[in-house]
Amino acid sequence: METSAASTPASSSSAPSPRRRVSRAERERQILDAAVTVFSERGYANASMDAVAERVGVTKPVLYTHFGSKEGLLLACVSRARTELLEVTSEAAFAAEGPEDMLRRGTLAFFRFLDDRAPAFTLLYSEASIAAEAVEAIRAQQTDFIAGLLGVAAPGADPLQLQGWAQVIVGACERLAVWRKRDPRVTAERATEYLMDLAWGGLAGRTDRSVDP
Amino acid sequence: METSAASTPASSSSAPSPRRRVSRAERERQILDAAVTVFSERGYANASMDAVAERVGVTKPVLYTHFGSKEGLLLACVSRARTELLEVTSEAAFAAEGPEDMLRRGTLAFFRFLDDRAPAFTLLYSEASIAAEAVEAIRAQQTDFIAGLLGVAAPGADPLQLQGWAQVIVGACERLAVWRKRDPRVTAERATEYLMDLAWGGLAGRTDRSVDP
DNA sequence: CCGGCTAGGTTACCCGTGGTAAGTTACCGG
DNA sequence: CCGGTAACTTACCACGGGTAACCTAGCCGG
Repeated sequence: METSAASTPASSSSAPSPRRRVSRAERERQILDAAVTVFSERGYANASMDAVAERVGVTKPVLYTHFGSKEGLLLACVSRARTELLEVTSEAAFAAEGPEDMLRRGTLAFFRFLDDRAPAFTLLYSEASIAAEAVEAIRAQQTDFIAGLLGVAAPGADPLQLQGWAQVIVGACERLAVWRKRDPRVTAERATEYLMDLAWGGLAGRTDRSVDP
Repeated sequence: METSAASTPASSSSAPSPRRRVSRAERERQILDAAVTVFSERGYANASMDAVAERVGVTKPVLYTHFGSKEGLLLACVSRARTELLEVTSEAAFAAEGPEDMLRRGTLAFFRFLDDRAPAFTLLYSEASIAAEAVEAIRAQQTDFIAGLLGVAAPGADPLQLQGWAQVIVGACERLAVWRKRDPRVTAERATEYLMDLAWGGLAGRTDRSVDP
């Protein structure tokens, strides 16, 4: 185990990496990658800063000069994921034709993004805790974005109502995403359809009217 | 309520509570109450076992004889909330007439339950982390319950689809609940309506068709 | 080529907090 | 009144987050 840290800190050479120095930006990227992996594997609470440092191939104080604290490091991981998420979903939504297509494409892009970034996803939705506020900020970002789109599609609606609908969509997607991890039968496409069934079509037409009094 | 110790460990007398002994069941209840309060106030990670013990009016090892570990104590808190949640929501749903009423009543009961139990709620949805699995079990419980109801209302549907719809509803409710805490304008009734708008009625009829190509 | 300056890095340490072993005492049954 | 036991306390350990003090690779002017 632990043969080589991160990707390959000591590289392939026999020399045990005689203390190479690296630029600040590059080191930060390395640390973030290592942190996402370690935190998602062992869980934030059970992951030690030493473990992250070892994976990068440096010692603990280096992490602190870059990110200040363990929590700070977690927050930086979340922050990076956040930026990427908005990029992916907004790009998908703006390529759509009309509200229904927009909802479908955006949702599908969301599920596919989480497929690509499985470790970061685990970190976000299973081990948030301390970063609760930062994760909440991601949801707020997505909610505002969706509420804005809904506002264009339904100009007459009350702003609060638009926000409420956006909350429903964000919450539903988050839950569907977690569910997918437990049941491989649920593809990104299928999850998207389940969301569309309710959010777009509604249950009203899908229930057996004979049960309804 | 507040029988005695909880908020007043040293009681009222000048004597600093000369080591009173209490039955096992009673002590466990006291500890759970204190834990929910302390964990939700300071956050699980920042709350010390000593703080919980002090609030109860005992010393740390007592907590360990009852719950084994800090995580065990958190899990016990979650477990208690879980039982109560199913009681409340199933009671509401079974009092309903037809699917739509059932969805509405169940949802409303959920939001009102969280109003009653604000600290436990904070604990569940903002500071879970370690208890992620236990919180996930609550969601599974509610999802299964809702999928069962949907199965009765829509007998023709695919079981996986029913589960998917239930995930959408659970996720939407959870998110609406968190949102409500930040915006007092969103009453339990209003949040319920926003869910019904999408989950029952669907967006299809609510968008401006002129935007749709 | 060399001396020195600085940013990147390390060693060695502190202390708060989860967790426990061993001793102490309140209450109950006889 | 007197054991016995379950409830409780004191005193302690160890691990991990966080930091002060020191070190050195590597560039840069002379």
